[in-house]
Amino acid sequence: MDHGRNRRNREALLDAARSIDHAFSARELHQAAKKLQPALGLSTAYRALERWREDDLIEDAGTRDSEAVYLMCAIGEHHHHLVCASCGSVSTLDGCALASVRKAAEAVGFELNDQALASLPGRCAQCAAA
Amino acid sequence: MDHGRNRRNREALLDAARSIDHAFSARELHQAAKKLQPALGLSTAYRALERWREDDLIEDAGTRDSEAVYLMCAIGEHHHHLVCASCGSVSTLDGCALASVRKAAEAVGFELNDQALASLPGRCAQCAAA
DNA sequence: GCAAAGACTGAGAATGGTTGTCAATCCTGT
DNA sequence: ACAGGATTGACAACCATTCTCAGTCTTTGC
Repeated sequence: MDHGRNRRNREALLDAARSIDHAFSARELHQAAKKLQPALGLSTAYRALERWREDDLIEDAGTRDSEAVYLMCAIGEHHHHLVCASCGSVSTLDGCALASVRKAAEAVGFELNDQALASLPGRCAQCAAA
Repeated sequence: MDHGRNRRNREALLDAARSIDHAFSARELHQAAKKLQPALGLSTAYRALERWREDDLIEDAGTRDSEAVYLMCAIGEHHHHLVCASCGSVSTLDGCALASVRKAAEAVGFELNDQALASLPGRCAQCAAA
């Protein structure tokens, strides 16, 4: 079984990550998870992100205001996200948008970093207008 | 006219940036330029990068060992680079490899950050083998 | 020429996100 | 209940980058 603080912490972090609908930083995740588990420390949030990254549960979504941001996506198939650098909002692109690039790269023996390119940076319509 | 230390510093930094054939960090640029102008300070290297970035003389090439790296490319036409995360070596892709992505993004009102996507991260053949 | 005004520089301090350390706490198997 | 091991939160340490500032250089007005 798996009771007690550890499990509650892990659940709080997972629930927080899943409930945030935009790209989030370690600090944001920590603050959101703290609402469920007030004693939860920042280190634990960083450690969760580290583990999730190893297990490919989250993807690196670049940086916003000099903070690294991540996003958790439930879709299993290979696809890409458009991440707004201002507000962090996420749009999903169906299918692999980089197939042609990957092909061109392979032609010179270069293997693209899929993890780094899962999220593509830019600016959403709303932030571009403002 | 434009004599004296200022000009010599600027030239040393430009010469250094142009002579480096791979993606370089602020520290690398500083060390290379110091061989031409030993008194040159690290702050000045950072300031040069800042100005070059504003003037689009360099492009952001991601990070390597938790240092931001840049590359200076003389080609005027729009194109992309493949940057090895291990050794920093650069391969050039002719033409715009992201046209289809840009189109898909525009369909949802999202404008891609061209500057950030000018360099695509990955691993070169040599480093992948090692 | 010369001096004052202003821009630039180098050294070092400050910043801040991230990582490391460590004693205390928790969980599991016995 | 207890021992061994893993996890945790608080805090220190790290380090790339930015900020600050007094000293220096460059230019401009005369």
